[in-house]
Amino acid sequence: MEKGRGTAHTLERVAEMAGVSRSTVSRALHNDPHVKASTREKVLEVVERIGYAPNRAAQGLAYGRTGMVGIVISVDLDEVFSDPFFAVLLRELYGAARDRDLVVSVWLLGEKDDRKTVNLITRGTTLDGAIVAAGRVDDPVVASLSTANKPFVLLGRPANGESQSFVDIDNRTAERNATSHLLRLGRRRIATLAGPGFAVAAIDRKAGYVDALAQAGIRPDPDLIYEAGFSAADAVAGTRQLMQHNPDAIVAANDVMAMAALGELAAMGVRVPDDVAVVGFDDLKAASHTTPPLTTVRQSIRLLASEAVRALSDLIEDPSIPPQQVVIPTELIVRASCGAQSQQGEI
Amino acid sequence: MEKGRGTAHTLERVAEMAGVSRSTVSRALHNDPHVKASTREKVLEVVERIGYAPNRAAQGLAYGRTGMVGIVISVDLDEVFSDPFFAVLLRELYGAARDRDLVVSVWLLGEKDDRKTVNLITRGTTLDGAIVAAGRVDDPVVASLSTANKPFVLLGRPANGESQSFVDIDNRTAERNATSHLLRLGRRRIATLAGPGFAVAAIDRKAGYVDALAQAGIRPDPDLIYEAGFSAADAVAGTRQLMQHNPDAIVAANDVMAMAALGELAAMGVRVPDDVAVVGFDDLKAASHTTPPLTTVRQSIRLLASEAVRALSDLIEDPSIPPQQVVIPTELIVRASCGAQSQQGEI
DNA sequence: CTTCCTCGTGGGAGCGCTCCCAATATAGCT
DNA sequence: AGCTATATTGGGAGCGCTCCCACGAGGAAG
Repeated sequence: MEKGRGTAHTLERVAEMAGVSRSTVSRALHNDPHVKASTREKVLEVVERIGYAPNRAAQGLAYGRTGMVGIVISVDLDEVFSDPFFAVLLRELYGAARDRDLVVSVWLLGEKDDRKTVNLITRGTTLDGAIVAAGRVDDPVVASLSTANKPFVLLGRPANGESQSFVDIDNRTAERNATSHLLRLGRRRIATLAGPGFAVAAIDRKAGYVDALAQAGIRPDPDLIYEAGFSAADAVAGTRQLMQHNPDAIVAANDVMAMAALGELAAMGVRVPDDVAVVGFDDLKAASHTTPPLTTVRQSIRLLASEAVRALSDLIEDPSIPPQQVVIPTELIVRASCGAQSQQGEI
Repeated sequence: MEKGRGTAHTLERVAEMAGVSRSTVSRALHNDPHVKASTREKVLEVVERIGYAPNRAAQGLAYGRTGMVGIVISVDLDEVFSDPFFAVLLRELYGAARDRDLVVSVWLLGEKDDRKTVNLITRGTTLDGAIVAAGRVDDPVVASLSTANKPFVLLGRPANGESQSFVDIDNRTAERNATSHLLRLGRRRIATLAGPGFAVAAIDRKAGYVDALAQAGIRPDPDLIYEAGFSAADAVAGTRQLMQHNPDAIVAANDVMAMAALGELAAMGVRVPDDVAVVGFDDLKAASHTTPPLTTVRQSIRLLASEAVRALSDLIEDPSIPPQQVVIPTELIVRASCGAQSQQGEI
């Protein structure tokens, strides 16, 4: 096993070429005000000319930071790759991180038994911190992170998260509003495609749905609640089953499911919104192009991402600050699928 | 900016606790045969007990390697997240890397202007090497990697890649076989949904299609060639356009497009395979559940991934070896959509 | 009972960087 | 000019690890 040292430039070499010391080069590169302008220019010129880039490993060793944060996605890969939500999320996280000059790498933990990688993330010195999206309440990565003293921010509140940092959207209120909206439109037998019982987001959304019913004096009917995965296939199966109990509306836990339900209802000859109203959650781009256009809850994934990155970098900056907990409001986007007259809220 | 040093354990601490020297601990951890079995056990016991994990930065500094490889996906994020191919690819790459004890991180370069990240990948000391999937013939990351002296392996042959390492499937032969199969079944007006002209895979597949026609003495008809993106939407538009020229078969550049074509043909009332035969490419899981089941080209993504990882680690091990160039054969999976009687090849 | 090996082990050096303190240069005052 | 305050700069130490050389303890061989 040959040693893998390259022939990259070093600080020392730059210093020599610029006729100054190591320290001065370092200072010049870090915009230290204690460097004379002319010296800084001289140094930067050399750096530019020879294409010097600092050795990350050495920086990390000396400084104790790497400038790199991880985005850890501990969700079944099929789900990650079938729900456009994740694409948007990742894109926004990238953008937000770049705005703060952080380099991000993605760690997909869909597979079981990835202890080594988990260890690297939680204990190693590869990452300064991480933003973690976990699909399950009992995610082992989250457990592992809370014992390691490494800054991290959860996407979505933890099941029992008194003391962890997270950024979440107000799922419960959002789904309550969506359901109330349907009630206000006169729907009474409102069913839900609730998503998996092990996902906090699904649990919260279902709770919001139940809240709204309770507020209207309606007792939730177990026949009108279909709890399974978050996928289109689950939605199709769920729609078939729910339709046996004559609902007049379906509240889906996300847009992927709502769109699948729309498709299945069409195939069954059920008219939307005349026979059954449908509302989704996420306001994916595709939601405005369905037939009929989908009424759904819009969450600002951009805000979610930027808040997560902000919280994480604050935490990295000063690990002693209290856990950051941010809840982002949502907005009900009313389109045709709920049967409301108005079309306001459309882009 | 406070210094971010954690309180993680060090080699020295482990050594002290085990009553041996730093070197011995290091040796024990690296399975150096020069360590007495009893000593090794003692060391490993301590390591296990206190949860010691080596400091990657220090290892990287001292050894010149990080043990971390990157998977760089320089493809439009929408495409990455809409074609299941990438999900399978990523999963297989993860598996193959784990088999070799490499830690992988994913670098999504869908966004423009990510120079800093590119620089980090190509010049920094964060990664020992990278496996790169580039969507375009003229991808800037590929250019940047070839000037940096860092080991990397391309997924898919480069446009002009005499001297770069790559692992590819034999797209041209595969599509030739698929097209020939249709010719053998008596189809004569074979159209193609060719994928984008800037993607090498699409170019090669189209070349294979043309090869087969030429072999049968048929001159390619521009009206029967639709060149656009790789997406379902492109396929729908393409199918509509191609159908105006009365094809009796459609060869799609991937399964996502083939499936979209199937849907659009059904919507148009065109019978498959009676009126128009359809073949895809990739053999996604979904391909066997379409109506009718899709005849398609199966490529072993697993083999692709494991060969890529193997080539990369060989290259990291010894950068002086010649470029690794692997071409993986494919297999035509005959199902109902091509109109062949036989159903062999089915799983 | 020496001498030579082998096995197992210890510790120095150094990877490239950042921090810190000391040293020098420069400027500002009286 | 003489002296202090401030602006710049230099270089040592050390981050945690791997490599390499050297050293002590047993055996085998003479």
